[in-house]
Amino acid sequence: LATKPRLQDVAALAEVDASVVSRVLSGDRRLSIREETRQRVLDAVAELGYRRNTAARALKTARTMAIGMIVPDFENLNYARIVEGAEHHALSAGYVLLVAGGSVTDKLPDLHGRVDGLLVGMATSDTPRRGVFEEFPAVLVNRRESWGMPSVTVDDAAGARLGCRYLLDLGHRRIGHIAGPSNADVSRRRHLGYVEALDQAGVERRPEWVVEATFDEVGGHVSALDLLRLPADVRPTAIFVSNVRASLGAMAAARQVGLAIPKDLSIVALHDLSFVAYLDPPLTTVRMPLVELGRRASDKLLKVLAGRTVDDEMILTSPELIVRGSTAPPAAHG
Amino acid sequence: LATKPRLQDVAALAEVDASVVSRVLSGDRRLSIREETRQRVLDAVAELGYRRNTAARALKTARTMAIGMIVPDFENLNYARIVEGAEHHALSAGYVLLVAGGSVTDKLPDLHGRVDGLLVGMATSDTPRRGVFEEFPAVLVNRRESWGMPSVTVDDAAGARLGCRYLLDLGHRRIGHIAGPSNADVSRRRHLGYVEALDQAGVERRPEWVVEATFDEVGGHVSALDLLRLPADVRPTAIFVSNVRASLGAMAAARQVGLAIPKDLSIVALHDLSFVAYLDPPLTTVRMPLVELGRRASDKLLKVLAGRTVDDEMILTSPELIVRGSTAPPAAHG
DNA sequence: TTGAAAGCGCTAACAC
DNA sequence: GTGTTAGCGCTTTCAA
Repeated sequence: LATKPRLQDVAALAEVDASVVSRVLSGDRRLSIREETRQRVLDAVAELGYRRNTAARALKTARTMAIGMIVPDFENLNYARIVEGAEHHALSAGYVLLVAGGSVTDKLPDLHGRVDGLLVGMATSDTPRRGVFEEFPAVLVNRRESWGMPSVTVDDAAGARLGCRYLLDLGHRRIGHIAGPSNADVSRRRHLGYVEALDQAGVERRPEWVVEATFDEVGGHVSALDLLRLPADVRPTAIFVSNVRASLGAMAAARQVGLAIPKDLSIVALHDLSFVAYLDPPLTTVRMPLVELGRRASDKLLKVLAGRTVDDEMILTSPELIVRGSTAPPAAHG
Repeated sequence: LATKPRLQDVAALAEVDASVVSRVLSGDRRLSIREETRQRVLDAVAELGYRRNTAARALKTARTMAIGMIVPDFENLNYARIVEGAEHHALSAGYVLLVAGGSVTDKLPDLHGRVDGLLVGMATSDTPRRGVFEEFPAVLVNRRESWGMPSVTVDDAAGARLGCRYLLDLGHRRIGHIAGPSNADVSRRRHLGYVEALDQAGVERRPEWVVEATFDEVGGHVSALDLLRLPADVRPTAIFVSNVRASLGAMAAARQVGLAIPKDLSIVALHDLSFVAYLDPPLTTVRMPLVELGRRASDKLLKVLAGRTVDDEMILTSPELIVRGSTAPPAAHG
């Protein structure tokens, strides 16, 4: 097979100038081109199987028409849905979404000249390496910080309130909270939702009912033990857990100290993953609008690239309570 | 701040020709450059914070120095480790790894001119859209097909043998297998390992002990029910499950029919994920060398890009049995 | 050991 | 409505 066709080849076949082909391919209908010519060009493109050279275009226009998304941890399933939303939106706007691993704090793969901007998901403990965000237009996803970068977040407080209110409605009056790391703003918002729900219901809060944990099974396990080893008369009858992985640890802790879920202890987790329906017991969760989070983040980044100024945004779509088997009214003697 | 520095600017500052700067930056030590000149150039680069323009380089050299990886499903945690290995290898070879979602069968995001080649992970049921692989040098990851594309796989049969032998060693004589979809070659290899282990031990096999399932919780659940509803005297006392998600379904099925794990039923799953240690009971698994799979796949792709011919490869690193709580000797009456 | 020069393939003024 | 032209920023012969 011959060499890859260039714009020039298409032009020759269609018997027009290369610039005409370029104009046709740009799709800009304001550029006046005779319909017959347009068709001839399109036919030539099809016949040759021509595709524009990305590098040449990028060099000329100084834009790549790609955006990048930094995912610090491919094991975090929540990113799957965020990426889904972002990718879909980017695609429909004519951009391609490229996902790169690696941490923003350290050796981020070099995306210079490969993407026009960055969607930044960060591990909670990260503080970005200086300079990373001066080099790219960027939007922070699911985190809000004062780094002068616009952000998109979901309504964590509403999610937490929803979960806690359900526990209150079930009759629980001693509700614990396994919070995320305190250096993550999502953790603070979830904690706030917990506080609001309990206060609005006029239900007692105690400092020892709130424990901090990493967002993983180990963290949930250790922190839950702290809660469950409290004397029986002050021990929480329900726990609102900051995420699913920590919930797995909490459930293990309950088994370890001989408490049955949901009879002796109810658990609600923030974020929903499909497999939790198959746990024993199936986990009650609050599902957050993560696909939309990705969509909005992509939208915001494209606005930034278009030179528009944008603000921080919180997605108002309501979290959704998914009741499964890990929740029940408190035991009668409670 | 001024405009972005170009090669020309560096050259001017270092008082050399642009071509000299290019040669210095290429890092090719065979190019003889006076050490003093080299240093002057490097200093100028540092002072200006110069970075080569990727698009211009790509246009000139016709290579992007990036490779892409297609991940059909970001929810499949096994890809996390494969990507980890591939990314690390690519980086150390001077390439960047870009991950793209989307299915190979349908509208793959357009990576033309963005990557030099593709690492292809595919959903098991996929048959790639015609043309996808004629357009890119590609390596198939964790799957081997006769599409004229080199592949890298792990030793699924060995993994299955390892898991099944452990069950045999525990004394099980009625061992079932929840196999993956039969259109996936990994499923066939795992099934083969199961067959080999049982045959080598001289243990009976029955057709009804092997059921096919999708690689998810639903599939595992449905198929396990088929197994567990066999009459008690022919019902398997142990099941080797083709993957972790299906195992969750199988565990739910056991609870549903009132069988205790591991007392009445042992379960071993292929592939290991960190959270399974927190299930009830913790799941016994066979851990496969997925990081190395990614590493080798990247290595193979770079060889292809370098014009070398490559073969299909199976990674020989031994799978690793991780014994947890889902396995025990069969009940005495077994 | 260094410099000069010729493009890579495309787009966007500008001219006609 | 279409053609002409001048680069985008870099690498790589080739010549000195």
